[in-house]
Amino acid sequence: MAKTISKVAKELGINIESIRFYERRGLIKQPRKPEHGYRHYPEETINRVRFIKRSQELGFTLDEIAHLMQLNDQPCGQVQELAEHKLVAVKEKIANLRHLEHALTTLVAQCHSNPDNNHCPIIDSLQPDIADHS
Amino acid sequence: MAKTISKVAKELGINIESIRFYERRGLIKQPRKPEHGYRHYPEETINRVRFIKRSQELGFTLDEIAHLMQLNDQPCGQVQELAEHKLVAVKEKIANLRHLEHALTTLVAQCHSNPDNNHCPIIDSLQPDIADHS
DNA sequence: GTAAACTCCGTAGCACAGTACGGCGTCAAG
DNA sequence: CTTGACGCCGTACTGTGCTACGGAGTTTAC
Repeated sequence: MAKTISKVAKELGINIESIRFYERRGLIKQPRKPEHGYRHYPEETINRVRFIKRSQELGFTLDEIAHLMQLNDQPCGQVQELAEHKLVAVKEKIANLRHLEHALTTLVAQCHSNPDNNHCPIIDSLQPDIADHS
Repeated sequence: MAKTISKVAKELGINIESIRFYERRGLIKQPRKPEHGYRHYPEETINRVRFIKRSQELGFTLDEIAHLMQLNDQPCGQVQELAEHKLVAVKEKIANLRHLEHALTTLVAQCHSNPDNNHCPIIDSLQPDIADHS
């Protein structure tokens, strides 16, 4: 049942070194191994790595993830706060990107009907005072 | 009119060293200065830094930003293609972030309506074996 | 005209998240 | 029992984006 490090890495589509890195960071515990031998990973640890990877996709840093994992079986408060913080940041990013999307779309349109063939106003389009993001 | 480096840094709320760093990276050109003297920044350069900072907030790397800024001085034909390329990337970024936003919103909502005050559902949600609602 | 503040430059260091290396130990198939 | 793949460990390096340092030179205010 217990897998070697390369099996785990392959299964999760990550690098062997990343797993060792997480061990060093204390994100997963190094599986005990008979004095001089190979690591053998139980499913539990593999799931922990999955948790890490999933959390990273949600924009959490490794420090935050360590924190999250410590909060297991704790009341919601702190976890919720972290998640809400992330949510606000994500919403802001989306809003900003929408503006850029609009600016780029405009730019492309302008390019189509541009009389001045030697200048494209991308910088102007993205100037904070011009691309009014109320 | 032209400001010294610390004036610019203060105005933009960034570190002096960042400005020098952008110069070294070729993102802004170092203003000519009389042989042995101080930099004096015209508004144009300050706007360029603003552009950099804004673009960074939108998730562009400095390399990408350098690329974006190069578009400004190119004939429209080439700009169009590159801008469209960026537009696709931006749309993708937005889509990814929307996905993330949804996931985080769900998590936070679960927390709000959590009857069990001693255990947070966010943690469970991040466990792949439990959250397999794909 | 001198003292304080500011700026110059090159170089070094930091934080994050890995990734690579290399010499040696272990394991499993034939 | 040997051989070759696999795994061990510590350490070093990568890339991105700054940030800090220190010993100069330059400006400015009094």
